[in-house]
Amino acid sequence: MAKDPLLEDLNEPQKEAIIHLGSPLLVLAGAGSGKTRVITRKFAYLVKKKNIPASSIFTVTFTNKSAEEMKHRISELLNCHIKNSWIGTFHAQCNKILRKEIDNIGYKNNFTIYDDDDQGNLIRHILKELNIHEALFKGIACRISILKSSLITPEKFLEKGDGFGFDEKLGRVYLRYQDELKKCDAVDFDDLIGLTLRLFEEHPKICNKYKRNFEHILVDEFQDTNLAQYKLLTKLCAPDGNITVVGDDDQSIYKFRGAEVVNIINFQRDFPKSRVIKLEQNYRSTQNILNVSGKVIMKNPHRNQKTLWTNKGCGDKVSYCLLNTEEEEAKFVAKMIKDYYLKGIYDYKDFAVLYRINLQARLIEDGLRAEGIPYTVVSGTSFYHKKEIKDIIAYMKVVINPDDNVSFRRILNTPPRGIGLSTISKIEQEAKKQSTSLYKVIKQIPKSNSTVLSSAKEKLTSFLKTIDDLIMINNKNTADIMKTIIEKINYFDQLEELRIQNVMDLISSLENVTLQGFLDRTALISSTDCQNFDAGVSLMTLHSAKGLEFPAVFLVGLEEGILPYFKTFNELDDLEEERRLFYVGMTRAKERLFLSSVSKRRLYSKIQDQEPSRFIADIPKDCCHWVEKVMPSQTPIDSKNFVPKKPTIPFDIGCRVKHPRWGVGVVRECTGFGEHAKVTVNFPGVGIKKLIPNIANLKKVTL
DNA sequence: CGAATTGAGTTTTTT
DNA sequence: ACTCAATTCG
Repeated sequence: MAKDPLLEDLNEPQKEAIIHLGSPLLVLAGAGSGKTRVITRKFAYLVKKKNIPASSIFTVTFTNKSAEEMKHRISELLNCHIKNSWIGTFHAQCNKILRKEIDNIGYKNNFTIYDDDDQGNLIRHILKELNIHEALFKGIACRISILKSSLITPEKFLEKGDGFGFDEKLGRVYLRYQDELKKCDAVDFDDLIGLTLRLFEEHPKICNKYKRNFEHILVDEFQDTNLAQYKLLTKLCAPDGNITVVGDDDQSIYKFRGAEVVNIINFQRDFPKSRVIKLEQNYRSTQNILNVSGKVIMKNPHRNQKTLWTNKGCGDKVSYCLLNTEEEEAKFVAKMIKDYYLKGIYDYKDFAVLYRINLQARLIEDGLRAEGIPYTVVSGTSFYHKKEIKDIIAYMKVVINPDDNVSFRRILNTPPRGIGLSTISKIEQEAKKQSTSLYKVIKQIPKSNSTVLSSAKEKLTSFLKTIDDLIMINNKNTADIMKTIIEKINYFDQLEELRIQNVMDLISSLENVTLQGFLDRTALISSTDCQNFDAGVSLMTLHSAKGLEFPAVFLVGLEEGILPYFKTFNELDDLEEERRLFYVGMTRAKERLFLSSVSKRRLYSKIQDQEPSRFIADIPKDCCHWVEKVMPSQTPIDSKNFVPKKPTIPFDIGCRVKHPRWGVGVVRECTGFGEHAKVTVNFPGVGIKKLIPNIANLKKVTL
């Protein structure tokens, strides 16, 4: 045991976590304390020393990428390729189970996965039908997702329903939405988890099959699991079973997606025999970086106390820089990077620039380009979100599942083939009447006395023939199917060169995958997954940076309104999450950390005065190199008329306001702040109005 | 039916 | 500022 290579260069608590067996285990692992390492080593240890087959270990990672990395590392440790492994995200694992078993709960095994784009389209379609203001679709999609991940069905929600206003509508949409999904044999991300859970609950035999197979469960990033995912774990593992969860409450940054830090507390309740191990030695960062980030996170009231330490030296001081404009900030970042590069201290790939929101990337890009520095943006809109790609994918989805109405709607008149609005709406109506899919309605048209014009009938039949032909050839390999689709619909005929190139790239990425496998992969993949971090400076959001590390890190735009983001000002919980986001960003740095804010920023096409983030005040200055020297600016601030704007939202969402003309209404949404603030208010009987509070003379109504 | 124009909404974070 | 959808016109 003493000289086991699997337990080499590990500290005591890490070793304990790895060899612990026979009861549940909760590992509270601070940032950079080697938690992923614990999981990979434990996996290898179980296989090598305890003779557990790799296929009997259920391992959950947060992203597909970390799953791939983990497989790779485990293969190295075991010196052989692991096959049939269950290493993946919750969503990927559930998909794997459902593809085999979902027919037991009344779906077809060739079900379609709807990504949030598809989900949005469906919800908008429903809103249109129910005559609900369509712009609300985002908020509704978000609420539905949270309801689902908290295991509240539409029925339950309606039952509980305080049945007024927004919630009543939400309930109706939710019910319809679930209904439509079922009709289309489609599932959304939350269904992947929820339906697996339902499968296990309604079919204990199937559940037991999996439960028996999984001798051990390993969960990474446990702090970001939601209720449904947690419940799933309890289904797969006995209360005294072999489950190891690893997490850090300070790094929980997905509450908006339904993640429940409470799961860490619940774990100790639901697995009463569990042992807790803390990992507090940090292997990543210098002492100065730990001091600064530690002081900041300490201000959060609700957290497990832990103190990270390192035996690395103090290192360079953390630097904070207040600049005039965002252009200066970008220039500053680029200059610093170039400087370190030219001195030979770092390579370009050693740097990361992190920001709160994607649109900050543009400026930084400009700055880096001006200095000729290579970079890659871990982009918000990925390759798979491009129209031309989504179009082709929609065709492939219909080939596999013609009842998928969302994809069907998308391709019906794409590329334009003379099927117009009036025709489409007749088909829609008919489909609704018969409660069936668009595809099936069109199929009946030749036989039925449908009111569709005869010219349109011809076009529809010819379209249907195209689709049916494609369905017939479905046994060819995936690239061939795609080529045939493109040919049959003359897709390239009027497509720009660049878009054609994108589709060609897609085709060449298709070797050795089944059509179903390809569609699953594209649905579940994320932007970080296919990113190569060796191609220069990495630019990404704080969320994407989770789990990564870089020798030198820039955190930009540390201003009120950006971090913390202004939509989070109202909720105290959200503010804590913003702080954690800041913490996650800082703890990505191994050796050098640069923080910056600016005092003027162009936001929403208006120039705004910015104040430094409130979190900056919590930084101990003795670990810092503090620069507020503010370079001379072309547009000096007029100090007499300079009044810092308090970035506050005039009204809370949900509060009641009185308007002189429309009476009392409920606030739906607030955007912007200061004099640019706008509120959306729903006045019963009048409708939804967008107002500028200063002008509209709104008064808060207190009940 | 389709092209062109207007207009409105959107810019948090993501499996 | 920019994109995408609805509306209007030919």
